[in-house]
Amino acid sequence: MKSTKNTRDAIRSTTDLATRLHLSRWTISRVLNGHSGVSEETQTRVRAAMQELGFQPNSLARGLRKGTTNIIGICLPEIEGLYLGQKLEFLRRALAAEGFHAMAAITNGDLQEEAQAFDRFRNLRAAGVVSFASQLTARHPRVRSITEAGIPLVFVDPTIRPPKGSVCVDRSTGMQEAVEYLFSLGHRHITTLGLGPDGHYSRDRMQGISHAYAAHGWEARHFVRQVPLANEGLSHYANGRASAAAVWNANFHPTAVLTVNDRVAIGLMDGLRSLGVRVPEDLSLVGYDAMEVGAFLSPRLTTIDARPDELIAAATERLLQSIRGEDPGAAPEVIPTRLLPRDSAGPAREPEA
Amino acid sequence: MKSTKNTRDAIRSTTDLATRLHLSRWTISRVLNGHSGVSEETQTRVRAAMQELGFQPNSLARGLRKGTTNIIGICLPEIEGLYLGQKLEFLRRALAAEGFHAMAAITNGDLQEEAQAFDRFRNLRAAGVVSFASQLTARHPRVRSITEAGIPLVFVDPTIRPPKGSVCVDRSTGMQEAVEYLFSLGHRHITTLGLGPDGHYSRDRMQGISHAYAAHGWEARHFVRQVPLANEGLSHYANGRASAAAVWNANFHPTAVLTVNDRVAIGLMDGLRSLGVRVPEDLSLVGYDAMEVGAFLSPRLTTIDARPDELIAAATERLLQSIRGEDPGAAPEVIPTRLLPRDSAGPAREPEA
DNA sequence: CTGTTAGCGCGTTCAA
DNA sequence: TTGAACGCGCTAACAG
Repeated sequence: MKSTKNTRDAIRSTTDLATRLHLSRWTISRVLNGHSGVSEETQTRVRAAMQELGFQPNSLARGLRKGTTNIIGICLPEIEGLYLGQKLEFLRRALAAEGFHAMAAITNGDLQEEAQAFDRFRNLRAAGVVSFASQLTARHPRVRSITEAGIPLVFVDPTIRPPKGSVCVDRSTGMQEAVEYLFSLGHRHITTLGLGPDGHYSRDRMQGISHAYAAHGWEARHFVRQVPLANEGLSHYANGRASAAAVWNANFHPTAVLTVNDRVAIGLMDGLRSLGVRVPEDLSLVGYDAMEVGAFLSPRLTTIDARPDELIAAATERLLQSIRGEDPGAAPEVIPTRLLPRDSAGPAREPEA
Repeated sequence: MKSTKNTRDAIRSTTDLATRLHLSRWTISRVLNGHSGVSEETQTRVRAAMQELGFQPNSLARGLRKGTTNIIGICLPEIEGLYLGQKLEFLRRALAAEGFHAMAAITNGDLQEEAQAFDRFRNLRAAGVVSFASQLTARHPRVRSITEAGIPLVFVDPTIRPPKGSVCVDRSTGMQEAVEYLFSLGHRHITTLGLGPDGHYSRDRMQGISHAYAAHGWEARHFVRQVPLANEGLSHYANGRASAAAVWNANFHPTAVLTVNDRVAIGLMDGLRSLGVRVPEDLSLVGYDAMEVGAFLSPRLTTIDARPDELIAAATERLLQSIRGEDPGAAPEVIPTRLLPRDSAGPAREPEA
């Protein structure tokens, strides 16, 4: 007695809908899956009824039977300060156009959390997975189980050496460009803030800096000093502020600073202000990420745009290709950054040799 | 031949695991669901094997059979500028402790998207739904279908009049407090930026302002002027900047401005700077949301903290109560805000009557 | 073009 | 304490 012919009853299954329309439930199923063998008229009738009654076939049963769902898993490390954040809408829209639904898991930048999210997406028979700033290597068991299950996987700007099928930011060239720009303003002695020797992100960026010096026949280590963030427990802003004294160091005379990101740069600007150091007259500052707020500060923050729109567009394209069974190729796709010259970087304090 | 006794075969189902352990699959099921009737020894043996083999029962089949999953649906309007963003981790952690998994849908602030997300969560037999800054009324068909399906639903700071089971920000009292603070600094003529007559948020805040004036026996409309945002197409920052001229209006002499949020306030500060208007000497500024960056500007932004931590803690508590079958009560829970006096609001330009 | 049968992996109910 | 039948809602394959 779970379904009756009563018109007012809720429609909960294809069976209900079928009896309601005086069809067999297999006909409904065929319409649902776009199979041939149903008359045009019946099709439109079924579709109209589905629309009108707001009927949606049970995703759980569907996924169980088909072995795949229309869910696309998105792994996000954090939700605030994510430079890709607002561009995610592009991904969502593109996926929706193909009938997929994006479901995000926030991993708090934790490797274990990310691995668990991968596992859940596999368990849910997701149609694909996109992981942002991933910490998982291709050899990680959870990554393997995703790929072994045949689920397309795209890494966007992974924090480790990019596994195959990644879309990456060209940090190296971006930094080289920034340093060239500083050279053109007469700078030579540069301090980096927050770019440690560890991690893929930092290494790539330090490499770009070295390249810039090398292109002029100089050795970077004679002109560049690395200052680590003051305290890992603090926020990026607070860390930037707390590092002002270390950056403005009497033993080393930088005329410019390259920071790990805009938040650190903004905090540093505040710290320098307290110290009476003027930006850019005394010290030039270059951020990274092109946060919107940077354009509304005084001075307006010179920064590097990591092109989140391009990154996400490329990732979307790759994912959809994989889902369609096309091979997007294993080589990581590298997206160039763009320098945004504004006011926080200016001519060097004094001409240098 | 879908499962063999071969030890090296992948374990994909309870049947596989059962044959592997020389048990019946119903015993596995009982362990999985914590039912009695399985010896301690067998239980530990099963659990150990599950751990070791990384076996997870198929969520789809489980949900299909039980009529509910361990997914908690989270509706988020946007991902950038969300003042609750970083506190979401608290929710995730609390849910995980109870065995639930948060899955977020980004709705882009769109009513249709939110309704669809509700529908998908219902279709997936989510164990609960939390919607942030919702635009859906309790009478919306998709909301009804969620509640009729018996799925606990909590609205956090809805943009409309709070449906039952909401957790809200006390905007009215918050604004009253802010205005009182401005009074204490000698201000009387205030301009609001971005607080229109439309919308629940704005109305509550305007009401709080009126209350503050009324408490002193004044009529707000004689002292308060509302300036709308310049252009809905722009970002909040850009809108704030573009509104500087309208705020600094020769026909009205505000000594203080209350903005709809910190982003608008930061943009406005920039616009005022271009106009040669000093903050706070010429004009005091109060933001809203307590974005972290506000504390690193010059001047440091005086703002109102909407207590996202408290909000989310309350929402989490309510959701878990509902899931446990307890009734958290229908009355909206109202969380007080907190004024953060910093440097962008100072004494009024000149003593006023 | 339409109806039938089988089974996806699991949990509940009843029997042993 | 353990085993077996049944069905959740759907789709693939096969009959008619």
